[in-house]
Amino acid sequence: MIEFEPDRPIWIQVVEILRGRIERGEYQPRHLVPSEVQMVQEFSIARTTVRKVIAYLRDQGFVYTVPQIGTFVHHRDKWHQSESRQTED
Amino acid sequence: MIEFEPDRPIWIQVVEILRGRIERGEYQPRHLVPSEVQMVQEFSIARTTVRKVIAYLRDQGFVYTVPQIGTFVHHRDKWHQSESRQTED
DNA sequence: TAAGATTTGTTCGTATGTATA
DNA sequence: ATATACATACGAACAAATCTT
Repeated sequence: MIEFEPDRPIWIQVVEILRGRIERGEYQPRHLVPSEVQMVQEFSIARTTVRKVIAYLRDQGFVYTVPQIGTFVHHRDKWHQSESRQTED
Repeated sequence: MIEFEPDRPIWIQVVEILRGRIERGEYQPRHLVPSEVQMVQEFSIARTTVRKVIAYLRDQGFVYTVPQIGTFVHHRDKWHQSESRQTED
C-alpha cells in the first residue's frame, strides 16, 4: 500500500510515480499503461483523480490516449512537448 | 416504474431490491437472475450502475457470474461469504 | 456451415454533487 | 473563491464467448 505525503496533492505524487516508471522504461513506448480502473485499485484513489493524473501526463507529452482502448506511452522524443494533441502517435 | 429515494444511492436501493427477491426465493438457486440489459430496462438505470449492483451482490456471496452466460443465484450457505473481491468504479 | 442475437467484460468520456482545506 | 478528492451515475464503443436460427 502506497503512503502519500499528507502535505502535497495526491495527484502530483501519482504523476511523479508514473513518470518515473515511464522514464525508467517500466512502461514501454507504444505500450499501454494500466487502465484507469487498475490505477484506482493500485493507488486506492478516485477515478477522477486518476484522470487528472493521466490528463497531466498527456499534456506533458508522456502519453496519448485512444478512447475505448487505453493510454499509451509516447516515444522519448515526444516527452515534455506539451502538445494539446489528444490522439495518435 | 420504480421510484428511488433521492437521498440514497440508486445502486444501494437496487441491491436491496434484488437481495430481497433472492432471500424470498423469487430468484431460485442455480438459476439465472435477469441479464444486465433486462435490469437496465426494468429499473431504468445505466448498465454501469447495474454492474455495480451485481459486483456487490457477488462480493456478498449472493450470486456468481459466468462470463457470456449470466449471473446465477448461490445457495443459501454461500450467502454473506464475501469471497474474492473485485470492486471498481 | 454460416450468420445473427445475446451476454458479460473492458475501456475511456462526461457530468453532477459533496466535502474539505 | 479555488483547488483537491471522493462518490455517484450517465453513456458509447468494442471485444469475446456463447447460444440460436
